[in-house]
Amino acid sequence: MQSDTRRRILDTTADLFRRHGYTGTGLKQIVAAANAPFGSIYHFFPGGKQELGEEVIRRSGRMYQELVEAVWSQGDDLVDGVRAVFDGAAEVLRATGYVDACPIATVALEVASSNDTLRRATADVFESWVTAAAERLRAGGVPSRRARPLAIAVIQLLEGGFMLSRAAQDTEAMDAAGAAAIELVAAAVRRGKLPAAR
Amino acid sequence: MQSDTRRRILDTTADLFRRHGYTGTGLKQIVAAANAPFGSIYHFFPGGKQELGEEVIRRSGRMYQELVEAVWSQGDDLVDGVRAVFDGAAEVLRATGYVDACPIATVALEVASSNDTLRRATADVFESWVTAAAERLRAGGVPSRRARPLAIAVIQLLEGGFMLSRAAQDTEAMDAAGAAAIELVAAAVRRGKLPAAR
DNA sequence: GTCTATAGAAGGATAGAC
DNA sequence: GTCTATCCTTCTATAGAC
Repeated sequence: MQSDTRRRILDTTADLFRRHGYTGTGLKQIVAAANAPFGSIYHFFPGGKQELGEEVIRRSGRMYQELVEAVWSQGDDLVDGVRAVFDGAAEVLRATGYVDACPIATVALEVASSNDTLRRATADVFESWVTAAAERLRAGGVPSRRARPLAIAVIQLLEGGFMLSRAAQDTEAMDAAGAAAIELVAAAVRRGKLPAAR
Repeated sequence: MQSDTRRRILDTTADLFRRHGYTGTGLKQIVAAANAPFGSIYHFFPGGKQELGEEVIRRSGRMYQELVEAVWSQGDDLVDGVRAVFDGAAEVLRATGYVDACPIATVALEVASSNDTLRRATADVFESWVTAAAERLRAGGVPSRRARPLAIAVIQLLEGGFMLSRAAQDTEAMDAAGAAAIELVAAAVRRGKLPAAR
C-alpha cells in the first residue's frame, strides 16, 4: 500500500521536527527512521523538503489541536479545562524527558525569517488554534470581545511554558504558565458574569 | 587588534542565530558576514561551533536583559514598565520586518533535545531573566511569594508574543501578550496592597 | 598568529535501473 | 511506481602556507 509509506514518512517527520526542528532534520534521517526508500520522499512530495515540511506543519497543527481540545473537554468548566491542558502538557514533558512539546513551535521560529511558504503555514496553524480557543472561551462565559486576545495569551503561555520547561528540564515554568492562564481565564469569566460587562 | 575580529564574529553570530537559528546558521556564513577569515573561528573558539554558540547564547542573554531592563525602567511604576517592554518589543518587530525578536528563543528550542551543553546555556539565561524580573516585581510591590511565578509568566508571554507575531507578521499577538502581562501584574500589585496578602 | 585550501561527512536533489 | 546509486553543494573541522 503506497499511502502507508506516505503516512509513515509524515509521522516520522513530525516527530523529528518536534525534537530537532526543520533545518536540524535531514531527509536521509527521515527515510532511515521511517524505513522508507529515499526516492519515496520525492515520489510523494515532488516539491522536496519544503512540500513535505508544509504538509507536516499543517497536519501536526490539526492533530495537536484535536488532542488539546480532547484534553480541554475533560474539565467540567472553563477553568477546569484550561487546567487540564496545562497539567497534561507538564505531564507529557515529564514522561518524555522533555522532548514531546509543541509540534510546530521550533519550526515556526526557524522559518519565520527564512521561508515564507512555511512561515505562512505556521501562521495558519496558530490562527486556527486561536480561533478555536476563542470560541471555547466564549462558550464558557468569556465576553465575546475579550475572547480572542485571551485565547492568544493562553496559547502564548503554553508555548512559553514548553520553551522554558524544555530548557530547564523542569515543569516549574509550565506550572507557572498554567496558574497564570487560569487566573486570566477566571478573571474574564468573572467579568462576563457582571451585569455591566460585555 | 585581535579582539575586534572576535567581537565582530560574536555580534554577527548573534544576529544570524536570532534570524535563522543554530542549525540554520553556517560557520562560512558567519565569517562571510563578519568579514573575517574562516580560521579565526577556530582560533578564537577552539571548541568550534558549539563553543562559539555557547558564548553567543550567554552573551546575547546578558545584553538582551540589559536592554529590557533599560526599557522597563522608563516606566514610572511596575505596570508602566511592563507596558513599555511589550510596546517596545512590538515596535522593534514592526521596524525590523519581524526579524529582530528574542535572541535565544529559536536556539533554545532547537538545542533543547539535541545538545545538552547549549541547552544548559539557554536554561541559565532564562533563569537569570526570571530572577531579575522577579526582583523587579518584588521591588514594585508584588508579594514575594508570587513574584517568581509571575516573572515566569511575563517572560513566557513575551516569548509567545514573539513567536506568534513573527509567524503572522502582525503585532496583534504581542499586543495581546502585553495586555495579559499588565493584567497579571496589576492584579498582583493590588493583592500586595491588601492587608491580608503576603 | 592570520589566513587559505582542502579533507571528510552530510545536506538536498535527481537519474535511471528494475 | 519502487527503490538505488550518484550528483553537486554545503557543512564542520583541520592542516599547513605565509
